[in-house]
Amino acid sequence: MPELPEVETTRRGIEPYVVGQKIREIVIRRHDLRQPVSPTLVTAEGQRVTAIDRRSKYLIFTLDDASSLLVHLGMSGSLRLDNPHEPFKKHDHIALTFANGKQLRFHDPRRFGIFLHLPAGDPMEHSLLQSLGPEPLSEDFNAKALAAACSKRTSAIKLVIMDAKVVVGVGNIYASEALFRAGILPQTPANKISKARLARLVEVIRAVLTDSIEAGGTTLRDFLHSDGKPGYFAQRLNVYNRQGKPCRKCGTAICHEVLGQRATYWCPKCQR
DNA sequence: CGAACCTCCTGCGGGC
DNA sequence: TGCCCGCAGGAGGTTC
Repeated sequence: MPELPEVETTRRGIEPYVVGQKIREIVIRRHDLRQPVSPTLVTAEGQRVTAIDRRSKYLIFTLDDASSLLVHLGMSGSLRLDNPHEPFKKHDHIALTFANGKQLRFHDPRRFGIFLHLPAGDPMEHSLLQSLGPEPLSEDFNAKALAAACSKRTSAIKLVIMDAKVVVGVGNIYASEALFRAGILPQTPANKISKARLARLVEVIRAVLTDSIEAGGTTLRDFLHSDGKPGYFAQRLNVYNRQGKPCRKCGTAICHEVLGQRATYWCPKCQR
């Protein structure tokens, strides 16, 4: 599932082939994503992409006419550069063909993704973006901010760090991984954790996301590296999906429980 | 306001 | 081997 590192990996992977390119043709094969694909999307034909930015797990393509494309990969989405002559695969829903002959395809089996064309203006004012919390890798996410968010929350710390109003981009995998690195039990009520431990949590959230971005994300097989090497962060996961397996640090069996309707993993010895 | 739960969808793994 | 069932999960929505 694409989390922030996979979205950033995607952004970096497509940027060199897409920025500066004019969109020659847009094909929409399905409109019924999580939100309907913007009917105006086809009017972006002829526009040049001037930038691709990321905010949370959204990708924002800025176009010549100041309109923009807002893309979310949902649970199962991916963006790949293909040869336009390749036949479409099942679940290839949208294709943008560029002047350089590359074709960007939005592929999303579960259709939890989003593909919108926003009119000219600041995309950050769109309702999906305007109430998002700080980026985890920015200065705005810090011990003070996390402590403030936790002080009035009795719910489990894992749910709090997955709350996009507190910090964006920490999905289910990295929430468990960060709490392992911080030595904090996922079930701990947020308001019971000392500021020092929350400061540590901020640092490990940054570290786990950075490490995963450097490893090329957890799920992405990259179009950029022609060797096809997955570059998997999955091999470095300490607890996620490792129920019953020995902790890489102490050997204790990793525990699993559904918390807030999400699979949660931890080491009962390393985390208190 | 927070907290708990629901919903969208398809692929896949487990059970038989 | 094949079929059925239920689960996974981002994030907005609903209800209390």
